[in-house]
Amino acid sequence: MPELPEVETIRRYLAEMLPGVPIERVEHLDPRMVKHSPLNAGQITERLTGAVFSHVDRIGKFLLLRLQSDEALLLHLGMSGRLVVESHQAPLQPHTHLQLALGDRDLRLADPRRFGRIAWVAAGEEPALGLGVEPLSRRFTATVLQDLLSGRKSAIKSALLNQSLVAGLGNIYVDESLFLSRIHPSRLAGSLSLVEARALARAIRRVLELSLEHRGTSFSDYVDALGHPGDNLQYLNVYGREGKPCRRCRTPIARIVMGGRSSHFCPRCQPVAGGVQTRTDESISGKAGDEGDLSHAEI
DNA sequence: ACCACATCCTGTTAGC
DNA sequence: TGCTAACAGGATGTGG
Repeated sequence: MPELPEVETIRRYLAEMLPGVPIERVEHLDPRMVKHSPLNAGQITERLTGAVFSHVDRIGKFLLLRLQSDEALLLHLGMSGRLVVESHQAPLQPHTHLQLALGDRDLRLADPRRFGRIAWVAAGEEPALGLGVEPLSRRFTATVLQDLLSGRKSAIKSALLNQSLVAGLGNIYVDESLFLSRIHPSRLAGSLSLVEARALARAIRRVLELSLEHRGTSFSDYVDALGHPGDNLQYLNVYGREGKPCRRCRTPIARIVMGGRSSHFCPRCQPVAGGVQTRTDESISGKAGDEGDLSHAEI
């Protein structure tokens, strides 16, 4: 499931190769993927044909493929979306919903679950996505985060998944960030102290930057724009590790379902009541191997 | 304004 | 072994 690091990894590649490249033909554009768009599939096809890419932006988990006409194609990969540049001769993946012919190569979007989205952005306009602060930007500070969370009655887990507060986090990185900052996922969002908000803000940055260094987490579907999986899976501390020993304290990782979404956490490192910290990460004798050291440095 | 829940969708897996 | 049902979740829409 592509979250900020995965989408940014794709963006960086596309930003290198797309500028100046013309779209010769729109081979395929599935109308079912066009959602909340001022233009429909046929109109988008018309506008895209012959257009030339200028640059590529990311907003939260959205990609903006800008055109020299100052228009843009907005893409979201949903859960299972793959956006890949490959040979025009390469066999089409099943569930390919967008195929742009760029000379000898194609830009292709395949998305089995069709949770993704294709939309048009008119010239001079910015898409109204209602997204919150970018967690890797300078604006994302402890006080900003605490302000965003203040007064909120929902669980911190739900609040961090809310894209209108912080843009780009998904289930994996929320769980990882809460683990690193030792905050229980069901804690009331508005109840975080400034100290906790600071730890959380740092954890979010760290988790995202670490994943970015590893070109994203390939848990099920994600591949980068060249079709390669990311390497970050092995560095996850809690997501997908239910029942496995916590890398910090060996307590089995727990999983609970909150609002239909699973939350992975360590019951000992992330106590509900927010217990007093009694040990530091430095005190942990790490040893190499699958169940060895913490994947992240100390908070 | 905020929140909880249903909806979309299909490949994979758990369970009978 | 083979089938069915549950499960996974990002964004959006609805009702409270």
